[in-house]
Amino acid sequence: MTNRQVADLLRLIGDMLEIKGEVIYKSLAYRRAADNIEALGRDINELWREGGLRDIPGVGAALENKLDELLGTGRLGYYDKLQEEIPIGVVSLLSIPDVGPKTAKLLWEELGAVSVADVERAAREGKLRELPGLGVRSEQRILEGIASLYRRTTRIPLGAAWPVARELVQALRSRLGIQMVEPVGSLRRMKDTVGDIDLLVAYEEPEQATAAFTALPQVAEVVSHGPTRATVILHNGLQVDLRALHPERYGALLQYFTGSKDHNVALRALAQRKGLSLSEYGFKRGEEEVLCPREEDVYRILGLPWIPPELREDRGELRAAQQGALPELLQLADIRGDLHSHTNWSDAAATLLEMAQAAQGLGYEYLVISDHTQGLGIANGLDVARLRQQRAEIEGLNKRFSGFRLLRGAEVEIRGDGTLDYPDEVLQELDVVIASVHVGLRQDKETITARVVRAMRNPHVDILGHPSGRLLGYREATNVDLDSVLQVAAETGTILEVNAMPNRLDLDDVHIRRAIELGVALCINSDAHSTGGLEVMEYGVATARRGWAEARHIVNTLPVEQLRKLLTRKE
DNA sequence: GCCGTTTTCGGCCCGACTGTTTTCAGTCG
Repeated sequence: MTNRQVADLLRLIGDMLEIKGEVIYKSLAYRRAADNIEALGRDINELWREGGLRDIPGVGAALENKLDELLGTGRLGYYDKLQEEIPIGVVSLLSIPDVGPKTAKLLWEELGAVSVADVERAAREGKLRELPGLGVRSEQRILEGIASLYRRTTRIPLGAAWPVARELVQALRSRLGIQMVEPVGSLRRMKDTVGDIDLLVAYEEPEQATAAFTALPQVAEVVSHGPTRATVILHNGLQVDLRALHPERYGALLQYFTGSKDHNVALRALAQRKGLSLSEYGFKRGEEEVLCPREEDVYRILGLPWIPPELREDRGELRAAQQGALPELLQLADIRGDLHSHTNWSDAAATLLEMAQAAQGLGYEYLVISDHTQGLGIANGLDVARLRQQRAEIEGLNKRFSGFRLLRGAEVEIRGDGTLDYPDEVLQELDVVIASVHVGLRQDKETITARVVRAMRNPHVDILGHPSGRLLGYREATNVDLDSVLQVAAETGTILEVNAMPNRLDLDDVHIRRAIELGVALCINSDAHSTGGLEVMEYGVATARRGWAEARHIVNTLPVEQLRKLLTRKE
């Protein structure tokens, strides 16, 4: 079993115990252990063989025994017994926003609901409003929650799909001994969510490529399998389509399957004006075929420079390409530091030193430590006394580094009324102040916009964190009026964050582009809650590229001294 | 269920918000 699978099972048990009504700390203990196992950075099986399970924080005698059984036999009697008490379907009800353990139990015991569909049916029949503690509004809210749930299950976050695709690409490259294997479709365009995974292979014998694909160990089920294409379902439930063609047509096929559909339509129209027709097999001029082994060939024949996949949304990229005005897109290597990270001083796993070392390992010149503030009690937010203790430790660490420094920051709560969670004189002590909304997410548009704007007008606030508050596939953005926020950002010089966490990617591509138009400065941050969490930066960079961002638009491409200078400009 | 220079038992997860409440329960971060 992988660390992830073990962690998922422990979380599932945590959920079951909560529904059962066990003391909450038991569930929390399971979840804490799950988090630590996932953040382990090494194979739990190896640790188990070494007898080191107890070294994992949050694993005591009881969990050690259970993990021992689980890793040794692949089964867990305790879990099997729990399943007899709490059907797994009841746990699935927790995926509905606003349905927690109590409501899930109620729905199960009173209505026999063991699936989201059961709940939906009962809600439509008006049965939920009759249950104790629920009313018409709860019934309505649960229905809306289910609707948003259905919207989500159809798409996969980029951050979940990309590692899977990368693994498949590498497996195929090594099995076939070739390089020309690539993810295509919305995945290659780095859209924030993708519908499925599409792969492309150029191979002399396409049928051998599809055969190698369907034989991969990740494949659970072969849905269809022909000489040039195959569709499979992986063990993790994702669907993957593969197309294979002879290398002489690879460029045309790559271009075609990367899309977007709208981009391709525009491209074909351009081809027609030049007396050509363009398809997935290449160009035709009358009966004469023009093959495109490389993707650049497709664009070159149309008189265009190659257009990066992230721009291919028919949002003006063809015109820009014709005018020689394509942006020189930001690259991951341009990023010199990360302006948003958490440590075990608040709700994260790693120490200051571990985070600093991980950041240095990524080649960064600086890392901002921005733990939560006191108002976010659940995250163990820092009060002023602890903030100052942390400051002392950071200053001590900085004496040991060369060519790298930790900057002192905080992710400060924007309270319900737009005031901040630290007084100004404390904010003033910090190198970087990120202001974020975590509570009161349902405020109406006027209230929440005024609240955020008030925070941005504080001269000590450098960055507005995850501006829309969306959680991909789970929670819509808040009602905040992003247009107004962007205007105020331009006016006040507040930097807007592109939060790179795969379930956030917030700002999104569209608002990034708008921000750039308005002259709003941006930064891209991992919001890391573990050392490994720093590595999500690539998704933020990809999202910024989709928003036409160049390095000059992103403040954390600056060397540290220029950055520090920039950060004082509001004060 | 974990953990311990305050404790081997008793803390640990607090506060805002919402809806259903007329004093509170459930959810969320």
